[in-house]
Amino acid sequence: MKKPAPKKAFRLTPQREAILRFLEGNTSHPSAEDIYARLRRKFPGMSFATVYNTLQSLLGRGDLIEVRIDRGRARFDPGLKPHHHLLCVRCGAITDLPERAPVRPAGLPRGYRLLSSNIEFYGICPACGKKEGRREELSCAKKRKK
Amino acid sequence: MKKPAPKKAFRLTPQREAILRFLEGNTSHPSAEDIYARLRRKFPGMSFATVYNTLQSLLGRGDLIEVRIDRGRARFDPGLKPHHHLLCVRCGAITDLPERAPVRPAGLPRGYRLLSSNIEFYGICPACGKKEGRREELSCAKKRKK
DNA sequence: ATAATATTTAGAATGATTCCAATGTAATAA
DNA sequence: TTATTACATTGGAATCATTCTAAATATTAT
Repeated sequence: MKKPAPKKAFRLTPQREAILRFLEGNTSHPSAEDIYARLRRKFPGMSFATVYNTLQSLLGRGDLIEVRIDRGRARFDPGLKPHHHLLCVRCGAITDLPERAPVRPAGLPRGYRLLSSNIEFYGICPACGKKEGRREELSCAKKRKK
Repeated sequence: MKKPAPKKAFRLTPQREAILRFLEGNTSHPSAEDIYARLRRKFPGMSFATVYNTLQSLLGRGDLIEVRIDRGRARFDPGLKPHHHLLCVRCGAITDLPERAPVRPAGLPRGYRLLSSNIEFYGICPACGKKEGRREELSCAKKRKK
């Protein structure tokens, strides 16, 4: 019934290995550009496309999670155990938060198949809270690193 | 201590009024383009920039919530009461889900000021589940309307 | 070695969003 | 009323992340 699964190979090239190593245990939630900037030290001729290609492969293999909490750019997270994310709307730092319990939605429509979920928290980290006064403005997160 | 707040006016122009009316009670979570496409019926000469400008203003006033669950494009939601979102990764439909209870993160770091939170659920809606067989692939959501 | 398959690369293309400079318009001051 | 100011609108250019493409390489199977 199902096709025999085209099973395409995944070759662990030097570039990919370096990306994997950089990501392994990394809790900084780097963006594609972060990864590229770091990797080009070792592979000066590396293409941005390679980073994206590799990230796509890793996502497909489930080795990686794409975190979309930061507006505009995707961030990547080695997919260990399920957890949530906390974004500082000032400096953009992302902190992992433990998952209290598997999240189940109330009022899931009949027949809807649930695949995954995640909780995003927004706030101001201690460092940023100290720097600025004590203002509000929850609206935008325009500032971005660089 | 605080500056007297520059207080800038918000003028309810015909365009803005139309946008507001379109959004009012709208649970379809339209994108900027959806709004533009709809509004140009009434205002053929309307600029895309006006839509974005208005959305920004409304966001700043808290009249609107920006939903980022759909990769690539922002979706907008008149900010009624807090609720969660459920995205069909096939057709892109977004369903509102009631908030069971105010969400509090476990393990919030000391000194971190929490501003807001939201839960995103991903799944396959009944209609899409019926169409296709019963495959898995949770990875990507490439298909987009249009 | 040869063919088949997968990967890398540079750069072009895409698409959403933002920016900008010129113009229009409403509200207010003189 | 007229001038002044502040806010809006518009079209198009600019930006930025991401995807795509075509050509060059590398790897694996035959």
